[in-house]
Amino acid sequence: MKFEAVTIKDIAKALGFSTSTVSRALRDSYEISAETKKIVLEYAKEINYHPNPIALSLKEKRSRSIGVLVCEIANTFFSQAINGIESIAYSKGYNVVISQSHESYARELIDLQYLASRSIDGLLISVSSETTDFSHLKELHDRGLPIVFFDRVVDAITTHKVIVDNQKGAKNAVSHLIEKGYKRIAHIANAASLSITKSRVEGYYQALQAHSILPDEKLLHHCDHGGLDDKEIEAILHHLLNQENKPDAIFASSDKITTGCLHYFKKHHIKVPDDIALVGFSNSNLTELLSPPLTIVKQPAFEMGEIAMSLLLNLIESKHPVKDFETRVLETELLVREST
Amino acid sequence: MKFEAVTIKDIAKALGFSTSTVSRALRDSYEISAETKKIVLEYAKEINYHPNPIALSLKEKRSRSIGVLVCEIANTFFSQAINGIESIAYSKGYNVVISQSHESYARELIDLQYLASRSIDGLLISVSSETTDFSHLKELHDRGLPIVFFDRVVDAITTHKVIVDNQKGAKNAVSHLIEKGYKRIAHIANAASLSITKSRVEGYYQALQAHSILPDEKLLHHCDHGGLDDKEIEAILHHLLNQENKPDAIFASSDKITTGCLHYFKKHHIKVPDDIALVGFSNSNLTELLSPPLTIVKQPAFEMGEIAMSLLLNLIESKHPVKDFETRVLETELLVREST
DNA sequence: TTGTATGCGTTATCAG
DNA sequence: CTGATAACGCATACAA
Repeated sequence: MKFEAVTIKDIAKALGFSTSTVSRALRDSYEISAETKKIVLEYAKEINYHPNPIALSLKEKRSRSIGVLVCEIANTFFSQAINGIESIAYSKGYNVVISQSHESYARELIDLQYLASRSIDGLLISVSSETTDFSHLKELHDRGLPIVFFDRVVDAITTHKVIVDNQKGAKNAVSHLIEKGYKRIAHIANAASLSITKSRVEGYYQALQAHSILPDEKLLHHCDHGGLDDKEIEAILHHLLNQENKPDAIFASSDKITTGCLHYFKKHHIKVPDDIALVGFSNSNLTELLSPPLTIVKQPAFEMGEIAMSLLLNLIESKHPVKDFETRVLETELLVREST
Repeated sequence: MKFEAVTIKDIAKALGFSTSTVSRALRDSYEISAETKKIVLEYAKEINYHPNPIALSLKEKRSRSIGVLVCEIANTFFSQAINGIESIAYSKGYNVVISQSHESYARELIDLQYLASRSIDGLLISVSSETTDFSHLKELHDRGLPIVFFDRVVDAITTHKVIVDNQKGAKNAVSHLIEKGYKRIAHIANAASLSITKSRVEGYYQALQAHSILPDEKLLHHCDHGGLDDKEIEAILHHLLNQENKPDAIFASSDKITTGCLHYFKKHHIKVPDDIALVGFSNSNLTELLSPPLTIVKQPAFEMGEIAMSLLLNLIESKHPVKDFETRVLETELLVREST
């Protein structure tokens, strides 16, 4: 037989105790004599006993595993966030089950259904860019599943959230461009439905306003599929760069969009920042290797993961229904990298 | 109560059947009348019944989840491989539990212990660079846990393996350098204990030999911690570049080492390829954005993940003990990117 | 201090 | 065709 599990029963039989005695001895219960405990514990160690977590889950009605749903783990921001999640989960004895939506609403639905049916104790989610209907999440939440949102949150659902100050991050990035002398700054934003997109667009407008620049709606474009499809960014850039009164700088709203722009520029022999300037969100450590190195907005991804996981554990392990939900707002970092 | 699960019992009670009838109806058993089936199925759908996978796991002695143990998910190669693993696992109704060793042997031990205690049905692993003692894996394997190695394999354990032709990949990379006219080619290799390292070093030597270049042991260095620590690569480069008879090119044995070199060069104002040439393993799509773009050895990571997962499923679901183990060898790709 | 019985949700076996 | 019962591994209320 595969993986022939040693059970409490085996120990009980071998030692002539009842299963309950063994169970209690292993759990170090106060009602078991020191001697019995010693015998049981030693034997358990000897035959390499490990409690069956599945039986435990069935009994305790919890699996000690949490679900994480993001769009792409191959995205630096998310893999760093997952590292943060994992580090906390791990130290608390929780299992992390990762799923990817690949920015697809349909996939998100299936993943969620799947995770829920796997009896996860809680969910960490950053919604897909296609998602505009949140009833699936709402239903899970109403049914009592602890949920913490991070990065891409859902305002309509009241629970803990972990985000960065996207508005400020965007404002700083655009202000930086303005202060460098750029005047016509385009913004290639993420899907319009995302919470982060709205804040970043808001920050973009604030920066313009603060410097008395009139916004031009021709300079704002959305990547509704999150730029996962290269064509999407290409089309936008093609449009932007072939209109009269071209932009002299671009603010890119995500890692994917930032690198998408760079690929486009490379292909069309457009020089940054001589032909056009570029500042964007990114968590990759490769951007500084570019020449000239790119100024980027970086998010504290690992920390966001840690905080989200901690908050989720609070929800899961709190005895009473939680009423006071908090939204943690962290700061982005503008990494200014001038060409030398 | 949280997540008040609908059970077979609830259905039975509501409909006035026994639990066994309901169970059989849901499983579409032949011994249930069409009418009963219809009633049960409709009601089940109505109240959104989903079988409890934990109860099933306990009964069937399998969890329908597999463990994946890699060093870093933030490494492009591994996140791509995981995508491949996930795509197959997903389509077969398997859950993927991901753990990271962060190149630490101690951490690998703990992770493994953890995964095993979570009753995974199988394991996909690429061992950490610190791991030289494989008895922990051997024990799990002997106890019957299906294991498939990918990328960093363990020769001493007989099971399915998925790798690339590292020797050929390395040979091609180094030959490319030689054909470009470089003569003193250093090799910064990964931890000496890794299977991939040995093959790549072998390929390096083969290329030299094929072009009648005498190997110089001063030009071969190992990153024993996989380059996770930047200092490691820095020290090696410092040593390499400050010896008499400096190398004119470097062959880097991993993504981490390749980008580590680039960071070092950047910091010390060393130009590639004018001051020194560089070719290395990498799966990142950002390397082509560098100027000049880097020539790299790319691995079919996604495909490796798919194949590894398929092989693991064969092991898990085969009725009879498998005897014929195979080692799938895929081809690397040398992406030559000349400066323009 | 230890043992017995029960239940978590499901399916398999055996009776009707 | 359908129902009662046992079992998976564990913890615990209740007995002794």
